[in-house]
Amino acid sequence: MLMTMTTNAFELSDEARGFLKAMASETRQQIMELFVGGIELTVNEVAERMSLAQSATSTHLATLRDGGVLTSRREWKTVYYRADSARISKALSDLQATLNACCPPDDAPTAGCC
Amino acid sequence: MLMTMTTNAFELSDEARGFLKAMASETRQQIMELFVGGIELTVNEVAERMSLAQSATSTHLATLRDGGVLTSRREWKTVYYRADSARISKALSDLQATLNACCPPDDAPTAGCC
DNA sequence: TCGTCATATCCAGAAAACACAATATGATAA
DNA sequence: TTATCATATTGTGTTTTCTGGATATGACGA
Repeated sequence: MLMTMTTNAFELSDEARGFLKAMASETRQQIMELFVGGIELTVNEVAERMSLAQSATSTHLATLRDGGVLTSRREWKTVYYRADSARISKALSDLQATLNACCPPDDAPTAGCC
Repeated sequence: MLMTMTTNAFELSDEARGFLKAMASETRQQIMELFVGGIELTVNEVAERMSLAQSATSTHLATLRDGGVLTSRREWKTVYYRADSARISKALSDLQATLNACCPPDDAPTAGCC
């Protein structure tokens, strides 16, 4: 019987790492605040609301998309970005699972981890 | 009746921001891997295992402590660091709560957020 | 084909993060 | 007081990230 092997050490999933990297920047955190309610925004809309250059905005949005925080949809000339709820949830539960398994809250039972 | 007021916009808690900032660095992610199982480590132990200078290590550990990921205890000359489970949990649930409230998974009901 | 619109990419310069060596701090023992 | 040990801080050079201007791409309309 073959099992998917995880290393014996605490190790973050790629989703979690990508999420952390994407959300590390304060600017990108603020950008995420614009996507409240699952609304869609174009690059130019984000640029305007953030008072950021179009190029910088495009880069940040791409970083957030690469990190699994945003997803995009192209319609004619314009690209609509929105929060990628599913991948966000995945990254967060990965983070929580890893950290809870290896550095459990005082009352939680220590899993057979590591 | 006075209620604790939150801004009407999606906004990360300070705990969540600190956590994200602290965990953004790949080096610091690796450092966290050393604290598996709630063990305590000194600055020099971390420096040696990470092949990092003592000064750099001290700075990283301070960053992690400031971000609420580690906590420290001084005993005589040496400082022992360990994962701060409680604050990690707090940061993660804040993150999850905020993101789930504002960018809920497709099937989840939209909370009266924002 | 040509012009435009929205976005992406390229290219500097500016700002921030990182790492190491050296020095400072703070507590203890001699 | 002086010496020592573990850690913190400072200084400096290096690397990475951020930003805006300019340019490229790609899709449409005239």
